[in-house]
Amino acid sequence: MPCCETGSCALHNCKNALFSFFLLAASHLTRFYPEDMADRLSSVERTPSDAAYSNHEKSLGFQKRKGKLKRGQPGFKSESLAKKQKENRRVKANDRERNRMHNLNSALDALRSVLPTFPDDAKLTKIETLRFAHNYIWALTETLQIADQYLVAPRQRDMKEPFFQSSSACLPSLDSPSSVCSSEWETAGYSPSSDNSPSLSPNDALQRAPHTKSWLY
DNA sequence: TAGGCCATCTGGTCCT
DNA sequence: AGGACCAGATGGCCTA
Repeated sequence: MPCCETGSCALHNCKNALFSFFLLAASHLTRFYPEDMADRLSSVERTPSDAAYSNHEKSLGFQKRKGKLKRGQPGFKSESLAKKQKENRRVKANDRERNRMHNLNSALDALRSVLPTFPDDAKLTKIETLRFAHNYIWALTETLQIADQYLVAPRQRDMKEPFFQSSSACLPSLDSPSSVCSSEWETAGYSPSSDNSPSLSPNDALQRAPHTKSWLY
């Protein structure tokens, strides 16, 4: 049973909005498919010169290189024309790359705008934004699961510590995404399983090092 | 001044 | 062939 009838409560809305932005940013950042891993890992170990060399081998097909086209032969382009075309392609590619990075930065800005931050915090860096979004999504998911547990078995909950007295006041609202529930994070004491960084739940780390950004990791 | 972060350029690779 | 994506290189700016 969901924590609300329609799935449109503030908690669900906030989580869904963040998740959408995160997917957008992530899709811009990398096309990461598990089946792609082996190829990508093996390519990491190759130096650019190695890659260039293997590509050169491919183009040659281990056969003798064809002779250079000479003036008058079909397909021959004057060197200055070829150079001009190459420069033109490079300028266009640079322009596309710049736009691509601008789009990526826009997606990151959109993601930053839905993450709760302290008012006096400096702008999150790119890596901080991604790590914090990861932790934030994890925390919201945990909160949803806890809320679901209480609503599925309301009679089983400890009446000395009613859920709606202790937690409802701190559910995140759409108007103020920074009003994030903290009680469960503080008591949970565990963190999302993350690659190789010692990932902490935001408030767990916040207790250890207030007024620093260490809670991002 | 060293180190972190960022924007940009560039060449390689993959895909359509 | 051309576009998208990626990673390395480089230089500028900022901060401790």
